[in-house]
Amino acid sequence: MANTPFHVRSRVWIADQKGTFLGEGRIQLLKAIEEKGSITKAAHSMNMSYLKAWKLIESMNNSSEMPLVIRTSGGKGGGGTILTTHGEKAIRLYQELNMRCQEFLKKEFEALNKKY
Amino acid sequence: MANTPFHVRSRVWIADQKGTFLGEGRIQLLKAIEEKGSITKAAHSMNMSYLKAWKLIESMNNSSEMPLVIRTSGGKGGGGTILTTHGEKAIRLYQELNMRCQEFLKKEFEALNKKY
DNA sequence: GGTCGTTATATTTTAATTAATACAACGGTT
DNA sequence: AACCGTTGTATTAATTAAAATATAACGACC
Repeated sequence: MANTPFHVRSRVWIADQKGTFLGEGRIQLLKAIEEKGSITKAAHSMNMSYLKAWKLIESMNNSSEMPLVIRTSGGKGGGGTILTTHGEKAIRLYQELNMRCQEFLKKEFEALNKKY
Repeated sequence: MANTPFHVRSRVWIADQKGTFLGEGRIQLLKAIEEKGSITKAAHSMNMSYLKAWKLIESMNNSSEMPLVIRTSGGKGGGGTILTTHGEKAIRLYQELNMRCQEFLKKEFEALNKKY
């Protein structure tokens, strides 16, 4: 069974009792916000509706003691939202965990293919 | 950051170019078929429509050189479907891979929590 | 050849999700 | 106080997914 046309894929997410806290889509959104400086622009850049992005952020901030982003409406340029250091750390930790998981699965899957 | 209310969750699946071949739902379906001896009963036992179950099985058998199940319609008792040895092996291998992934992630997540 | 419970398939109906639209609130800046 | 682009929120429309329904085909068995 060595050399199959198959590959292994995975999704990992962090959750609490209420549901998911951080997942691949949420991390991607956080990174877009970090880059663009606003929810509106971030959502648009990744073809997501503002409403969906807003709900995701609301959920994340509610699940965390310290907010991941801070939002301001009104003011210079109309407002915007920026990541907290806590938000930046969340991105790094998730991505490291996710990358390690993918590497682990790749090795395990190749080992299975050789074995059988 | 040690002791958070969070935990890590994951889904792993095997895919080819056409899409997913084996995932958690498909494995659960295979196991139900193994137990019940028919698609109809298996689907019903897991609150899945016969149509959805049939499509999943069709997809799996199409992605695999050797079929995972063999189906017979008509005959004694109306027919039924049973797993091939290849299908039985697929269940075992997926579940082992999935279990190892979950153990790995649990350890990694705990390590992250201690570290930060 | 009639019966059985299953597989196979198409069609319709319903539910759920997502997208689109509209507009109020905000508050520094000019 | 008017302006700006954003956040916040509600409502409606559109799309997609899922479920329900119906029916034909199958073939060993009696």
